[in-house]
Amino acid sequence: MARAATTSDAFNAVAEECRRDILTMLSGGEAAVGEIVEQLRIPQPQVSRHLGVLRTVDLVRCRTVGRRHIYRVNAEALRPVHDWVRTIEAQWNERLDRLDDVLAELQP
Amino acid sequence: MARAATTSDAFNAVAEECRRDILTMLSGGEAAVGEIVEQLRIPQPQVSRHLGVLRTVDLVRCRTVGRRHIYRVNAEALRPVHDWVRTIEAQWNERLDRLDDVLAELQP
DNA sequence: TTGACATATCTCCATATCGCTATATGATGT
DNA sequence: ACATCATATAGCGATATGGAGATATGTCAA
Repeated sequence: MARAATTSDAFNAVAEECRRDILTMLSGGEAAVGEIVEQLRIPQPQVSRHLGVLRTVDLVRCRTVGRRHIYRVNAEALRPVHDWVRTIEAQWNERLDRLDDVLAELQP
Repeated sequence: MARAATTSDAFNAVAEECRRDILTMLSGGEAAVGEIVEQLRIPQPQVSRHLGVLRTVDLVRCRTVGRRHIYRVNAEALRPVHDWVRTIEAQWNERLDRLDDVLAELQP
């Protein structure tokens, strides 16, 4: 087998820098494809495909106005990432705290 | 070009579920390779390779005791992920942040 | 030294990916 | 109907990947 599909979850979708840039931009407010193309200087077909990946994992949603497709972030879909990172950091800090305690006890 | 290397940054390293599982386990305390193999039921060569990737992006560090290699998490290396996610969510709305605060106060 | 244990490395293969370019779909206004 | 604008999709090539298994490196113990 190869690497997991970029569309398999938020972790994989977000591993690509272009897609993070798109999400970062969209987090400031919704935008049409052409605006993303212009601001991020990424060729239009690639923007569309990146948006397709992000749509598949529900990180962005789309609304059509005339011939323009307006995309917006759905940050709820980042929750698994958020939660996992938090779990790791929580455990890690806890161990550091315990280490602090140990060190404190060694200091009379 | 293909996808960015798994070793290029924490985002890519963490995109793989096996590696997240390893980090989650290690966040509970350091462990030798054999313990990871046994607990996660992943063949030893693959654990070693996953650990190699995590080492490359500094998400884990290693200490050798006799013939055992003891790995531990370096959660600092998760900071870019943490910060980026928070940036997105902060812009999205403050609901999650406030929820975090509430949860943090409930967790003494 | 020999043998057992612990971990790392190497090879093979199937596959999904990204960037690129050309083209298809779809909506608008005349 | 037509030309135009806005977005999506298809085909291609190069490449790194993860799983599997065999093997190499390295360490201890008798």
